[in-house]
Amino acid sequence: MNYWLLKSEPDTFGFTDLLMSPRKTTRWDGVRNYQARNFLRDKFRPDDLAFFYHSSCKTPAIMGTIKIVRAGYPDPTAFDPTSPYYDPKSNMNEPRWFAVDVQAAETFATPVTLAELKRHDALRDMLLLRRGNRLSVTPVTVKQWRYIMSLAGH
DNA sequence: GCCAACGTTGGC
DNA sequence: GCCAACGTTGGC
Repeated sequence: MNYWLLKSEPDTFGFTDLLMSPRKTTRWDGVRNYQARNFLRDKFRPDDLAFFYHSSCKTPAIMGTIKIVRAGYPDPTAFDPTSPYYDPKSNMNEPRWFAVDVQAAETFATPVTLAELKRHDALRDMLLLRRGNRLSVTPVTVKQWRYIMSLAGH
């Protein structure tokens, strides 16, 4: 069982959007970074858990948790010429990009802000906090997971 | 295979 | 809006 952190811009697709989706489930697609792709394709498993993080917004924060409900599969948006994520170099036989399906698990009563995360020495090694990190899909250790859950009141 | 130029990310 | 950091592209 693995733990992850997934970034999304709330202006594009926020945690509330996920909560309002059918069965609180959505396809996590449009990832166009090879390192992130490798995680989605090779490491994501059903029942893995992830933090849902709001980036590029007024108060960057972890809003809650989500559950992986479908392991990595070829990202359909890469095959769709009308999609902003279309990639003509990807095809069905040799898919270049991958998606997973996620379902909202828990909504934090109080989001755990980036500023709060930075305050804790126990989290200093988090990939999210590493200087210049831009990866939208990052692994989280079980220790980090439990620590942040306790910050969220658990 | 190097690396400059470019586009993007994302906190502030 | 700024800008540092990063990934990708493409010429050589």
